[in-house]
Amino acid sequence: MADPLYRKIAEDLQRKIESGELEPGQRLPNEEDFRNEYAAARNTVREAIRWLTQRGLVETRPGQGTFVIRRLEPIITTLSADPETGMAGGEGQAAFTEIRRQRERKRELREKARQEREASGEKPSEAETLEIPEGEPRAMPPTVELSFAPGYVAERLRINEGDDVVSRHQQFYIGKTPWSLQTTWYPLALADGGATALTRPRDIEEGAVEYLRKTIGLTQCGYRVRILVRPPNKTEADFFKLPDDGRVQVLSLIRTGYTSTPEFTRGENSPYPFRVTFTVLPADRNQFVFNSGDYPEEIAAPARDSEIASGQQA
Amino acid sequence: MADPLYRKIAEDLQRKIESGELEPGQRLPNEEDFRNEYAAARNTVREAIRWLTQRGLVETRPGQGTFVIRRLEPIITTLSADPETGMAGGEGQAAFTEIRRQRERKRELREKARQEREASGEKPSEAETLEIPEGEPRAMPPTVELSFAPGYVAERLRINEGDDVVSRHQQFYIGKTPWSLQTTWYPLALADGGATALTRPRDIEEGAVEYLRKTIGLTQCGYRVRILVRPPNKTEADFFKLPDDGRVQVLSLIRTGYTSTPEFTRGENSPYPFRVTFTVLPADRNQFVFNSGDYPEEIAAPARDSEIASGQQA
DNA sequence: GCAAATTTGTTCGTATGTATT
DNA sequence: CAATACATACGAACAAATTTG
Repeated sequence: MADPLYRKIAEDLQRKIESGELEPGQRLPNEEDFRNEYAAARNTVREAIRWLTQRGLVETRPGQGTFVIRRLEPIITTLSADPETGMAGGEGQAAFTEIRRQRERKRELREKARQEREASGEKPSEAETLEIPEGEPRAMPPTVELSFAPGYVAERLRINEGDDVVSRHQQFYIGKTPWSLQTTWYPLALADGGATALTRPRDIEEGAVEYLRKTIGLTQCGYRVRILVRPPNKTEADFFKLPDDGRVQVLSLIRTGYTSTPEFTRGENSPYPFRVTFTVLPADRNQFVFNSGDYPEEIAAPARDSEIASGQQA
Repeated sequence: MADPLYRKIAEDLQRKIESGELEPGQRLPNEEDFRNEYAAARNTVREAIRWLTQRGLVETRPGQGTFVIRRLEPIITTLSADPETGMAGGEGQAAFTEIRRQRERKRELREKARQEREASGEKPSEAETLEIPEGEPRAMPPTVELSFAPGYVAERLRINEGDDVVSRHQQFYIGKTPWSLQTTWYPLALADGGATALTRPRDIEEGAVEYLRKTIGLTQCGYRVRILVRPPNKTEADFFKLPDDGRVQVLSLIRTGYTSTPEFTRGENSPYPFRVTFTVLPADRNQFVFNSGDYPEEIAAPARDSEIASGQQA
């Protein structure tokens, strides 16, 4: 036990949290109580709480106290294209339908788990303590901006930095909970060439890909998605109401759409990019799925981190 | 300016880091220097440094000092199946070939950027400061364990908790840098049915999927991948040498393989799961890509977080 | 290889500020 | 407005890790 005092305190509390002795949402004793319980200075107690905060086990609220984190039920987005619509998850209204179905199913599972548990007299399972956000998924109206392509957009659209582009930005919510931020960039030439709805701040009901096919005959021949994790910027931290301590990162999706329609490949070899979408979601409550070949409809229950973790040993 | 003092200090340093005034790898003044520079107590300076640490901008090393973080060149794993081999990224030796190619290309790009920069006399670009780990990708020999299915495995293999399973665990490195941990679980029945290599602690050269097809006629009809982000457990933090402050999370991949070969669907409707793989990688140096349809061979340069971030505004 | 110097890490005590009930 | 609880800030001392001489 060469562990410093604050770590001993933290690990003691961690044990209590993970064993369920302290339940999600429950208030911990205040700093003065801990000072007595562990015979430590207040600063040392605060170090311990900070260590737990950093690992996402507790959160502190000024004037209220320290609380065991209530984890959020993850929202699962399917990234592979739906064979029927050709639309991938996160695109258009299809995503909303999927989320509604997920939430309904999870509420059922949770209720079932609760009943079984009460019958057997055990303590609540983890699945039961996950918080399901209230409300329906919805999209704010898009905002549209005509501007010049920044480097990271130009590179992906294979145009020159500073070329005319149109960007469509949209915010998504689940009830009152912010869910995702999304910005899609198109060369302005597409709008000039007849796809004028790209520059209107209104939803494109049939989806932009279908709209481009219909109006200017541009068909998407494929797409590529890049997935990465990074710290949120200030805009994102504000929008998602992420804690100030930088503990929650964001998942960033970069989706590039390609076409092989000759008019849009600039004489180069196709496939050529015609749009790029940046989507950002908080990493603590979103998961992705993608499928290949034949697979069952049903998706397994939410991955339980702690258990998987323990199976990770050599 | 209602900002507390430690935040003012932190934001001042953040500005210096992001402007390039303080370069990656550079040592910052020590705490005593900052104490004088900002007329603050040592603890207040330490709060500022802690704030920067949490956001991944600096790291502290006892006895040495505080340093601007050198970010790692991300390793990109393609998750969609290779149309030729049917193997998806992270599976078998194919992943290594891809990584070698990536690294070669990035070294070239970096060298090119450096020459252009020196010609123009500007300051180093971000791409140039990213650290490329030394050495070749390699796999440690697998370890094999015969055990009973834990709940989270049983659920995904649609067997009963406690049923006999074989788990194959493997560690991957790039040079001396730990890259990923992976555990794959199969029902032991597959090995009993003739696929005996599953229980041997040796690489299956042709890949397990091909091996199962060859030996017992089990074909994979599809698969599903789940992607999530979570804090590392102790095993993972040790293996990846992640900082003790919990700042770096891990990407967790859960890949379930399905078969429709009648002997292996237990009389139920196919597709039926026959294996599940858990892969864990540090989230600060790994990215995923997947493709659909026709897409260009070439992958765009690594996503530059900070720039994308600024494009995220409404 | 060891001792000294340097630098961050841990712990204590105390006072005051700010958010919430 | 008062009470409660966490947040910020100061000062001080000793411990542990690392580098330097």
